[in-house]
Amino acid sequence: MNNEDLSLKLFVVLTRALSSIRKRAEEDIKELGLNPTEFAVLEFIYSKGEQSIQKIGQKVLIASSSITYVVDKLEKKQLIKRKPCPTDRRITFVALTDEGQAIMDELFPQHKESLTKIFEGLDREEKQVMIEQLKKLGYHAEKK
Amino acid sequence: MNNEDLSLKLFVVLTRALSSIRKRAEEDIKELGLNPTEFAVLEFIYSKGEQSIQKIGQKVLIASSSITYVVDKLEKKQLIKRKPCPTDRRITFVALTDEGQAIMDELFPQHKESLTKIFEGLDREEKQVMIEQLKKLGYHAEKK
DNA sequence: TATAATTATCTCGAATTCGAGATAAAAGGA
DNA sequence: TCCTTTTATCTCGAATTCGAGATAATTATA
Repeated sequence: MNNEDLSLKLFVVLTRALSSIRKRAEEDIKELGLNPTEFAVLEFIYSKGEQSIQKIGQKVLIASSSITYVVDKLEKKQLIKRKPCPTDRRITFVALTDEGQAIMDELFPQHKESLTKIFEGLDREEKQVMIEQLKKLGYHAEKK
Repeated sequence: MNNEDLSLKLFVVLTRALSSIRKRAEEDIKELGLNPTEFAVLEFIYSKGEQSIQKIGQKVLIASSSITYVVDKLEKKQLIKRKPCPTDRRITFVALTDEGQAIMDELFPQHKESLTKIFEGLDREEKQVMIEQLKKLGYHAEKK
């Protein structure tokens, strides 16, 4: 196979593998009535503490208008609450409620365990190599 | 880093890398007024010849109702045409029009070249190893 | 200080995807 | 053959995401 076809193939395989992995990884999340984006937002706040809406958007890689939507939904579900920033009135922080905290205490370890099972086909070293290569790729694709 | 955190990290890196790669790979496609799904459908027919709507759905990994939508759009753009199957009236084939063929003759080599550039950070062997590992992962995630 | 530029969030409408269910045709079984 | 099941496509409404632009607050500049 020539180099171009190899790259095309890698792209296809990458796309398909991630699609399968996602499907599997999101099962627990869906059961709790959350979608992947909602979970990603909760996960970010869970690990980093309360965050501005803007930082959430950067981390979760969605447009600002979409975060507003997701945060609205999580707020309706009472898993998070908005908190105005006292020093800059443009900024809104988002924090977990007690219920949000409780759900993540339950869900996050499950999520890690699911991923561990999904990736058990690779040993530690293979994972580390793949992480490095993917980082390199991502960086390369990012900077142009 | 323990094994669970390593798996979590691999998942995050995989997600981010593919996101960056996609963004880059889809630039040419967007310029022509196509979205990634539309391109994927065209690419499939381009390489495999006319196909039933059902097979397109399997290949492109979207729900049947979504294919109907995409095929409608491509038909409106006159890039494909529907052709009823003569022997089974439930089935509809989809074929490229002359214009669709012309667009893909232009776009497909560009697409391969873009991907080649994106992946140039890895050498042939690294690509081959990654393909194998991703296949293994995808297969593992798929079968449960 | 007044004005301009930037930043953070939100509103709105459009595009895309899905799932449930409808419809029509084909295949299988009594 | 008649009835049931399966298959292929489509319709419809809901969910999610985006981009453009609005609003309000802050910061930078003349």
